[in-house]
Amino acid sequence: MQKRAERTRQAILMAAAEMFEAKGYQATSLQDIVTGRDVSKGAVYFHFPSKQNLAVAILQEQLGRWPALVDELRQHNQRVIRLLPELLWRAHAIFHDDVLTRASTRLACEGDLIGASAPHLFCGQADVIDALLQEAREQGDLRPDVDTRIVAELIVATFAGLQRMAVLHRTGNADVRAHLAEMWRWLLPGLVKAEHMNEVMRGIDGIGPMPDTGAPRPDLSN
Amino acid sequence: MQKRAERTRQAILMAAAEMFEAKGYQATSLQDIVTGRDVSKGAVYFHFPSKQNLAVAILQEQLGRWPALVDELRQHNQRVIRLLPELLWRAHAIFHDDVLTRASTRLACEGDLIGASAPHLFCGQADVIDALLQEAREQGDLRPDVDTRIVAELIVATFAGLQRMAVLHRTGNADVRAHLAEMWRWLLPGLVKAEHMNEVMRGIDGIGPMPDTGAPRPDLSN
Amino acid sequence: MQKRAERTRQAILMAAAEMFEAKGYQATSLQDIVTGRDVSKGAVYFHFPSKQNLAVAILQEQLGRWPALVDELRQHNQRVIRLLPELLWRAHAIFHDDVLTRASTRLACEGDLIGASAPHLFCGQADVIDALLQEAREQGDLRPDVDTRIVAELIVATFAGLQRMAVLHRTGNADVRAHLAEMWRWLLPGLVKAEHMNEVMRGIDGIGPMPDTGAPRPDLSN
Amino acid sequence: MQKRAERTRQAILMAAAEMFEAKGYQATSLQDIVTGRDVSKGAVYFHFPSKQNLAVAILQEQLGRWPALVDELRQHNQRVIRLLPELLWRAHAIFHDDVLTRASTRLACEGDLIGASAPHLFCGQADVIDALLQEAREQGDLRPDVDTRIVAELIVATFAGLQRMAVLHRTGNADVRAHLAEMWRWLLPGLVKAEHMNEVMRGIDGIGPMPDTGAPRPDLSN
DNA sequence: ACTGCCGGGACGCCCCGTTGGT
DNA sequence: ACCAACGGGGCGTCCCGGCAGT
Repeated sequence: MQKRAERTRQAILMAAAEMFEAKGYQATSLQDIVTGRDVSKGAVYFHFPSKQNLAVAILQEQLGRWPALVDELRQHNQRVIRLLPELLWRAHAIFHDDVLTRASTRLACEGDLIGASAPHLFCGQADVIDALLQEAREQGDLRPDVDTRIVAELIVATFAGLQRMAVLHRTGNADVRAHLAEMWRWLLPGLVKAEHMNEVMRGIDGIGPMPDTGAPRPDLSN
Repeated sequence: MQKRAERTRQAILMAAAEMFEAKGYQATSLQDIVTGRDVSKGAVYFHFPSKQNLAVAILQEQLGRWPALVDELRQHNQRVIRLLPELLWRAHAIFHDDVLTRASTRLACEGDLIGASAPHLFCGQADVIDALLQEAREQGDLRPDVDTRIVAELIVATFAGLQRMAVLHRTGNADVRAHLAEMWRWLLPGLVKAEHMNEVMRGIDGIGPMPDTGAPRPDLSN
Repeated sequence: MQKRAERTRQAILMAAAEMFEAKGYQATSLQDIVTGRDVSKGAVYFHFPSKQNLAVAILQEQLGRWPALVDELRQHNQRVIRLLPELLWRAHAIFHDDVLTRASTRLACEGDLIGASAPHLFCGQADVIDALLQEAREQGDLRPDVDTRIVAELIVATFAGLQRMAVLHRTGNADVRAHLAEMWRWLLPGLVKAEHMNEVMRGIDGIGPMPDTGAPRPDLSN
Repeated sequence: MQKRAERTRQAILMAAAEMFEAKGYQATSLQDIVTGRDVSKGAVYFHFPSKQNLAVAILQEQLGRWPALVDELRQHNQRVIRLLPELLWRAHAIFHDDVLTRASTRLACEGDLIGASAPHLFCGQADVIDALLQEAREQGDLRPDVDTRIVAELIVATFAGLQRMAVLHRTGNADVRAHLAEMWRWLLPGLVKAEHMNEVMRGIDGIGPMPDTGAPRPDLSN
């Protein structure tokens, strides 16, 4: 009976994700989650003590997927700096296909409503990207004046903001891809040492040719 | 008693903004809004037909502030490209000081919950920035290959994402300023024609000190 | 608008008493209270913050009635010892006619379910009777070895037990009257000094002639 | 595995009695009964078809104990009139020590919630006492004007009321013993023929010490 | 004219008593 | 003996209309 339980648990999780994504945490009622699907409120209560617990479970599931995704991508990219755009590309593709991912992005935005036990998804994502940037620095690809933490958080915030806006304005996913490409187009030259740009960028899909800024990076350090 | 009525209306709006910012639209009850302040539920329903209407009013109020802000900044910058970073800087400062601004950012994120009548705040902001970018292009400052709409939306999304993350993680505002600086650091070189960079950037920090910020402004003149 | 509110409050109290008497505190749902009567759950919520509060209000109302009842009876009996049987007689008659009284007796039995804020109705009744017995002692009618507190509690317990049994077994009220009469028949000789029995008992309705026990009271003091 | 089954059944019965006594029938959930003890809800439903059935089983178990108790006491008392005070004394001692007894007293009070199949414990107890009183009459000890049924019910009601009050007010058991003594003090002279009082009362305390009571027994020998 | 008391349904979450598959 | 699942409410309370006061 373990099998059936696990299947039910997943079904509940998916149903909840669907509604959370569509209506947010607060506006989603347990009734919304169960009606129209063959899950009962009793089953939900059995697997998850509370609605909050449901949201937390979704967030944690999603939190666990990022390291796995990085590991997978690492097998195809020895230079981590080339892995980064690919990571967000894949993340966006997953966002497009997977309800749970979309739901967790929204839930992460509403984390304060869920409670203290809600994991900080954005924090976790920033941690992953920060680590990758530091690795890239060790590999000698990063410009020396880059604050990896700030950049990582900036990327996460931009990504989250883009996803939310896309949903709000019902724009297609092609748009988000365009925005991401635009971001990388400007961001990468600021991250990667000028002498490595060419070899790093070679063959990265979807971003297109880098513009030749010519001018040096502006120094914004106060 | 027109005077008193207007004051009451504003008080209600502020009270609502406070709670909407803290708990979001759905989780905020009218009880939350009236308790602790000398407003009665009857007064709320006299001035606003519904809770949804309250949120819409807050969003519209905020929507109206952007053109005014742009107009004000335009008086100090003849080159609109120099106006842009200042705009977000000010927007962030306002975000820090004004409840209504913070509330409307959150409400804009939850726009789908409020209903179809909720104005698209992010759209409006993107419109403003898009217009400014096109104006910059007419002034000959913009690189020819820049898609102003995409960039405008990218900026808005990043800004919104940063604000939300700052609230979620309780980071101080200094952080958000660092993120914004980083964004401009890579964005501006990509937007402005290389040959104009120097003159565009010169003295961009001379507009005036940010309110309420102890730290010195980053030096954008490179 | 005060009038309507008070009327509504009383209607709610009566409706609640009716159900509490029939099904007890726990088994009575707010739905039970409102259905079939023209009270809405909103009205209940307005007047009483919670179901517990409802029960407490009923108990307190009843608690306040005993002193008034005693005062009334005092006007017809200068010897308080003669007042006592009359008191329970009236209490039983009220129990028969008044829903609120019947309900509060049941609620008092289930006081632990209601919570700590539930007043101890039985305690209050015992207090009243205890005070009367002490007064009777001061009037020289009581045997010297009577522990007024114990006797008072015994009377209250017997009264409550009889009422509950009558309800449980659907026996008519005539039965309870018979039980009460029997109780006084045996109890009074134990309370009143032998030399006052005749004058005290003269004309007390419903109890009938005292049996002549002849034998002295057994000494049960360990 | 008959042995294990019987042990489990008893464990469930005890667990249920514990909770029924503490919270009453309605307020006790099966979860309450199961948690903290090594019984599963499945086990409960294996042995008992329903929660109602559990309560009925407890009441019936208790109902069966009274005849056995009477039989036991009969071996030490040839005059049944001397047996009566001893019976309640023992009943109270058992009430003090045995959860099931305490639970069944409470359940009997809430009999209407359990359903029609709930045995009338108070009725049964009254039957037993009524029979004893009639036997005493046949033995020539009872006054001729005593209505045995009324007296029996009066005793049962008083006993039940005292037990409930003791629990509600958290008074010690010594108190209940004092109340019971008081009751017999006035009841016995009313029941027993005056000319037999002395011999009936003599040595009534010789039956044996009460279990678990530090205080000495009251001296019932006039 | 405007405020506020009072009342009205409608769910939301929790959880409860209970039954199938093993 | 039991894990898993099932619907069905319970209480709290929420968002909102009508009148009655001022």
